[in-house]
Amino acid sequence: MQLNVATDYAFRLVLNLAMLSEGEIVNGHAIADQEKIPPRFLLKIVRFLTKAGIVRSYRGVDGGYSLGKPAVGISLLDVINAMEGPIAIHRCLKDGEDCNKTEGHLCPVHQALAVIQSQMVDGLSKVNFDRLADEYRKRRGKNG
Amino acid sequence: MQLNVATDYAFRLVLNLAMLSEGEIVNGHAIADQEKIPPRFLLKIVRFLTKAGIVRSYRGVDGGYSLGKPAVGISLLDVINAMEGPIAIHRCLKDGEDCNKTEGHLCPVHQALAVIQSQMVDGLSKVNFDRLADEYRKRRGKNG
DNA sequence: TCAAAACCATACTGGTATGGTATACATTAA
DNA sequence: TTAATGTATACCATACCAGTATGGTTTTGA
Repeated sequence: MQLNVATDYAFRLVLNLAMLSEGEIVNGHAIADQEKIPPRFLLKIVRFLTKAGIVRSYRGVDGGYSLGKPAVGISLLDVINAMEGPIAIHRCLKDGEDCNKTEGHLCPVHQALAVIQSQMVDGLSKVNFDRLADEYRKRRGKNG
Repeated sequence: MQLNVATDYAFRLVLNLAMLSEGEIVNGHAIADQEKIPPRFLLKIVRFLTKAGIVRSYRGVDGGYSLGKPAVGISLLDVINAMEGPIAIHRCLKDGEDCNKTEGHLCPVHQALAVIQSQMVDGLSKVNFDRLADEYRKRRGKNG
């Protein structure tokens, strides 16, 4: 019942890119350094994000990464989906999988969980990285 | 980001007990049979529940299990807590653990996740097994 | 008193996911 | 054409999960 470490790294990575000014590019090594992500592991993580269109990569000398679309269009849910696939707090709530309890659709526990899950998904989809970057800037301005 | 199979078994087990009439006791083998839980595994699961006071056990011949307290006082959250410990959708949200991101309390991602987690916990704590048993009875009456 | 029916406690096990590394390759700027 | 980057695939050690095994203890009742 916990998000992966890789997903947390991905959050940091996307937040880092969301703090850049328009057109700016940062290379993987620099991000790994700043965000304390194992450099080789970062390469693996970023591939999920590029595949999902969240991050854009630039190869070659002076290559690196930037966001693949405006930060306001990237939510916590998007990053989780890219890293771990669709959220399912319970096996029975996975797409296309039948409830393992024989009574299937009658099971009240799984229906209650479905409601709670959809609330969570809704909450996650409403937090975007433009807002997060904004908050981060404000806090750093005050405290650090 | 998913509840354990054992936790799901626990849900079924508690729901099963919640359907019993006052004072009734069922033995583990019968529950395992009805709920399709591997019998040996059930013994392991039920220990977490008895330790938490959710289930009461009776040893010896004609022993078995019943709820340890009224079904209305047992929530989905209680069962999850008993089986998996406190919910933490993220490592940084565990009790007593510092945020792994150096900026610690400044991290806006983790603060956003904290809000979402507390909403989920709240939702889970509001679903009790008296209500679930009730819904189950109604549905079975209609359909099965 | 003792056997059988039940639960209790600990340890073990095979499989799979997680977190991370290694190797070889492709692309690009200078 | 070389060095700095990202790409792709495969690999590995460890931990966790789901389940099993073994050897108890408690209780009833013949």
